[in-house]
Amino acid sequence: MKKLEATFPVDGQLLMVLPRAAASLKNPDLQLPILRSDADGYYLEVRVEADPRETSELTLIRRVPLENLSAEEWEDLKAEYAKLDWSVCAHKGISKGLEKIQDRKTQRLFAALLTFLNPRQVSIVLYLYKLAAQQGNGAIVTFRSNDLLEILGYTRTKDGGFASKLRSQLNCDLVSLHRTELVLAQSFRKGTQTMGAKVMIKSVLRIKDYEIDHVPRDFDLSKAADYTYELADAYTISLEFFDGPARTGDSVLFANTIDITQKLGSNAKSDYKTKLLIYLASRMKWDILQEGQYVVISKQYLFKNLDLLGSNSSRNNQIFWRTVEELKQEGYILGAQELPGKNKIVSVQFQINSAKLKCH
DNA sequence: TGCTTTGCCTATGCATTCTC
DNA sequence: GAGAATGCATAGGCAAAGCA
Repeated sequence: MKKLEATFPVDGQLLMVLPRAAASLKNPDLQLPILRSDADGYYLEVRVEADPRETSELTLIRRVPLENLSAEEWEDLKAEYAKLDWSVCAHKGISKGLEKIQDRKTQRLFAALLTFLNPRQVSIVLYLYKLAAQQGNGAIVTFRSNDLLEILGYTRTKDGGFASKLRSQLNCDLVSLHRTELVLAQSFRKGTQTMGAKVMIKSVLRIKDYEIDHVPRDFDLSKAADYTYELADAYTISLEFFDGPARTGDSVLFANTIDITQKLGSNAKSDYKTKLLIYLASRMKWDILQEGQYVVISKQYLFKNLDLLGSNSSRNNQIFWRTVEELKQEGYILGAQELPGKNKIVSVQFQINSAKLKCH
């Protein structure tokens, strides 16, 4: 008998697209970022190509609309873009690849697009869904910045605040989640059911309002994200993927005990635990659970979606099983084992603990 | 003999502290 | 607040060692 835990719902459609939307530069399905102009304006975008052998590997574009750009600025941006060597970004790191760009706004713009929905941002999104359930205002969520930084496990400075770098990072994350649009180029299918409209353009969240404590400061959200180290003290956002008033129940329930603390001294992209948790939740929406608790995923797709794309397969395996163990420790999965398949294609069968992770 | 694992080593990318 | 310096955990390439 499984005991019921307190849970909160995360939108099912969002979870279905999340691993795809988060594809990194190393992901073989990711095309190089391009600058594109059309009748509606200018965009910086990357395209993630579908993998025809697996329905969950859908086509998707993530893009940042470039607002209020003069023709001259557009030309400057194109010139900066031409100087970029993407292989440096892929092999030596994004910050290394972008260090030649002088303009901070351009640098942050490219970095935001390339690191979009990294595990830290995903953790923030999960936390906001948890708050949405607590606050009961539908998709609208209000929170204080310092509370969020605390929940993320960062240490406070002597005066009780947080370092400017961290504050800046949080504002950049929030603005990135706000202005990066996801374009689903086609409807996607779950079983025989067609999900979503023909073309859907949505951000993960939209910032509706923000507050500055005490002294009225001149705070500009975009300027802060593009140039400075500022962060507003409180935000009101709306979750754009939200199982609306009709409550169709298209969601996955996550345990309230979810841990989103960031590991000290480690970097966000090596947070495999969050990546695996989200990928499992995503595949629970795409596939039908066998016997109500098993999900079977080929190792190839697991490794791709965990960004385990290094050339040392033994090392990749090591990291993968270590991560499985972490999720087991936290109780999201009860077990996992390899299943040999046809033509050397190995799959892993996960036994999901429905007390902590459950399709609704 | 060919594949996998392990050790060594360097680089990356964060958080934190320090300085202005 | 801004930015440089520092420290830490980890990734990941390379090659030797282990294994069937």
